Amino acid sequence: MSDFDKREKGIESEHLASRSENFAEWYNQLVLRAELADYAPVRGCMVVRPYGWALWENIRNALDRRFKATGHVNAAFPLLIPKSFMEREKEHVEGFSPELAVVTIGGGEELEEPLVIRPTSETIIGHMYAKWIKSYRDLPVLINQWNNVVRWELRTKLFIRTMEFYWQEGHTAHATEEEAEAETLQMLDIYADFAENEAAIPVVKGRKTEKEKFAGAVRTYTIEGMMGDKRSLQSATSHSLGQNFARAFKIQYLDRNNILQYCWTTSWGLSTRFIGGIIMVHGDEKGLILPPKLAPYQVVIVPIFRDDAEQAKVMKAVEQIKDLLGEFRVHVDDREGIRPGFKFNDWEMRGVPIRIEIGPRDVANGAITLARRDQPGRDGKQSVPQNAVVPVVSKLLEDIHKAIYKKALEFRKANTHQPKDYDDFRQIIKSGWADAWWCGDAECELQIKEETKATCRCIPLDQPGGEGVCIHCGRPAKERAIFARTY
RNA sequence: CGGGGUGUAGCGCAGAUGGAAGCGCACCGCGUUUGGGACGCGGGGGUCGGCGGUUCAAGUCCGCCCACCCCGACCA
Repeated sequence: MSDFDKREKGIESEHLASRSENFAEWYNQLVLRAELADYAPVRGCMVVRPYGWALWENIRNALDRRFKATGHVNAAFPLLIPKSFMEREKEHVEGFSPELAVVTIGGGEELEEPLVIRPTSETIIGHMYAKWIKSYRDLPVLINQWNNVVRWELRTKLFIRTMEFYWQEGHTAHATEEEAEAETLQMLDIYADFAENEAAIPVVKGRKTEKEKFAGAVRTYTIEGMMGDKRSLQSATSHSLGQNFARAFKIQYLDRNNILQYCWTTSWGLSTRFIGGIIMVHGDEKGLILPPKLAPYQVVIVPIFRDDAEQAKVMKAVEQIKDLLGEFRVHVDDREGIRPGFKFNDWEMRGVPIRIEIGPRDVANGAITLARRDQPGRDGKQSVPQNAVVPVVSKLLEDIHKAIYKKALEFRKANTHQPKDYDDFRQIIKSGWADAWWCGDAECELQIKEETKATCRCIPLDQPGGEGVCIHCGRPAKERAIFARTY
């Protein structure tokens, strides 16, 4: 292996692969080295390690709070679903059949009816809703579940697309179409609010095309984010299911006039894929940059000392500072036998927003040295008096959130272009997003994909108005759409 | 499923023509170090992917199988 290859792969080197030169390799190494996840023995499956799971727990809490505040409750539906359930909704079965894992043997006996491991739970929840819902007085039903699902993916990537992944799936049933649509859009807003205000990831809210929508949905809405390599990531989706599943599973209620009606249902989900988004939006050459509100550790303290006497003094100050910062998630790196310089690099790689260094010099000055992750190296360091540490940390976490959000938004703006013609479009799509008038025709979309590898990521809800001509076929177009290469 | 590639220590790899299984990193111990990725000395660790064959002798040669990776196809 050449020296170049070694550098490229980050082998025998304390340095990560280069983000700017080899984004995909940088991503893989970072997930493994930051101990977010590891490969499982089964191809395409991952083990989420404690640091990654802590991040997921914070994501979960931030979302769950929002779900509860809007009247949703949590429940748990089973992992195994009768195979026949998957076959009741025509588009659903066509969409999911190729990626189902099926259990055919149980207790050593061939099963009379095979069971599928849920790829999503519309069917089993539809079945239960049919049992539970009788009257308009039972509506709406607003249930969410935090669980795992399995889809037999052929090409996988840690967090971004794994065969098994963790997510939440909300499933609601309503009396009217308007109410269901309002719910779908409300949840889309919640995802966007979460992405921007918790994860510091700017997103575009939009509608999916017929080709890209969820199998069985009437309409799919999405939030799309631009990753550091300018590709697009579908970061969460919210579906208006119309009466498709209600008809397939007989989810019916008697209305005020004693007339039997089908419900209108929705479903919406956000998965561990979002962690991949956080990595790819904020990370830099030195590693992760975790958004302060979701970071497992918001502050890491690195003690510095040479001998026992210094250690005693320094550790006393460390404990005091840790106590002062009780309202934050603080970790003291007391690993022995590792020098401070190594720890600095290690925690920068792992994306902790704020690092506090406390050594003999700081103790003597009644101060601490504070470094912000979004400004790596010595540039982001400042000395802070011990009695000012709480307000400074509090403000800095907020500042870092704003700074990384702004950086991500500016990056997206700088790499989103409005093509003047199709040649221009083809150039843009190679490295960025194209925002263009589009006719909405499925055949037109397919041709664009074949010619450029780009797909329609969404038709943004926020439209400029007016009309133009389709960037590809030249026919009249009423809406603008985002086209990009995607994960 | 098509095309290509790789299986040797936890990870990354070397082992021409068959002849005592090695290197770097990681790990353990001791010592010196510690404010931006430390060093010395000592040590532990192997079904050489599996099965079969050729041979006095196989990591190395032959056959079959298995697994994984990359590129396509596919990916609500």
